[in-house]
Amino acid sequence: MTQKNITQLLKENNIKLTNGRKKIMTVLEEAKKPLSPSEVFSKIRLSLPKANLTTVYRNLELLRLKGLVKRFSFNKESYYYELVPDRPHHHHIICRRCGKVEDSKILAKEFIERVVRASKFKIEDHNFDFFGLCRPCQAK
Amino acid sequence: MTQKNITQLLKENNIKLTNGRKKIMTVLEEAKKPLSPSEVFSKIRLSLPKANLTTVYRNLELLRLKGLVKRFSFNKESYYYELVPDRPHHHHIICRRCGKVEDSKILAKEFIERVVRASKFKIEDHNFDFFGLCRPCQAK
DNA sequence: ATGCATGCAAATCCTTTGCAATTGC
DNA sequence: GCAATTGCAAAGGATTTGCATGCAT
Repeated sequence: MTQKNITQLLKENNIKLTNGRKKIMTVLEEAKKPLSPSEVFSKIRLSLPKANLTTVYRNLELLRLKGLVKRFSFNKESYYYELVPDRPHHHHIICRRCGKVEDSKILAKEFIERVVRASKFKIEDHNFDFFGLCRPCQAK
Repeated sequence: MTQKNITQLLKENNIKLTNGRKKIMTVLEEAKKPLSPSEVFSKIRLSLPKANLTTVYRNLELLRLKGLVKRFSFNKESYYYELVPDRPHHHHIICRRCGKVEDSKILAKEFIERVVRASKFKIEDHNFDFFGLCRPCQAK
């Protein structure tokens, strides 16, 4: 996604354009994996030395409510946020040792349909997380 | 599970028998759904007025390391703990409004196998969570 | 110009830690 | 009796809130 697209995306969603917000979007877009608020903060700081962690928290939640990012809860140390646009639905595989995240695009259509049919709940969303060891950590 | 079984389970795992521990196991067994440390604490307090939250935290982690309970991370407000013995593998459906948890025993064997085959990770575990609205909350 | 966004400090919430007192085996 | 467990208070870490200042439109 280009800078222009990010700007446009924010405008379309009636989000006032600030440097911080554009930078948060850029950082999430470049990461291509879910980031915690403090990870976003660290990355932003590199080019925006006066960036503020509180603002990052506030904007990640704003973007989430606007539907531009999705929030995950792999552990309770932190939430993790991932950009929605341009990213087809996928699942995460998390290394239990180093925290690295891999995407899996494999579809669970049939499984999900069975769960939806069998439940009294009106199911709206799901998170499928896999945990294990990434290649480098297998070797250690 | 009976009290006798709980006692035996703790003994088998070389866990020293204390009132608090037996009570935690009983509470988890009766809940039949994942509970947060503070939920466990509240329930224990009813019959053990001098129960202590720190002890609950410590014992839930102990029981987890011994494999008697499993820990989930639905949100980052808290971890949630569920008794393992007598409970076949299942997934959770969580009401996004009231937090109620339903179990789904539907198997995702084929889906999981495909993910495992396609990933470079050595996958050891997974959490599949579904989110939506339970019947009562659909009506509200 | 006006209201929304930000930065900073303080407050809050959950969880962990240190240590002395207590308890199970 | 001795080591493990507990309770309490304090520390820690992530997140939120209040409020004055700054900025986008």
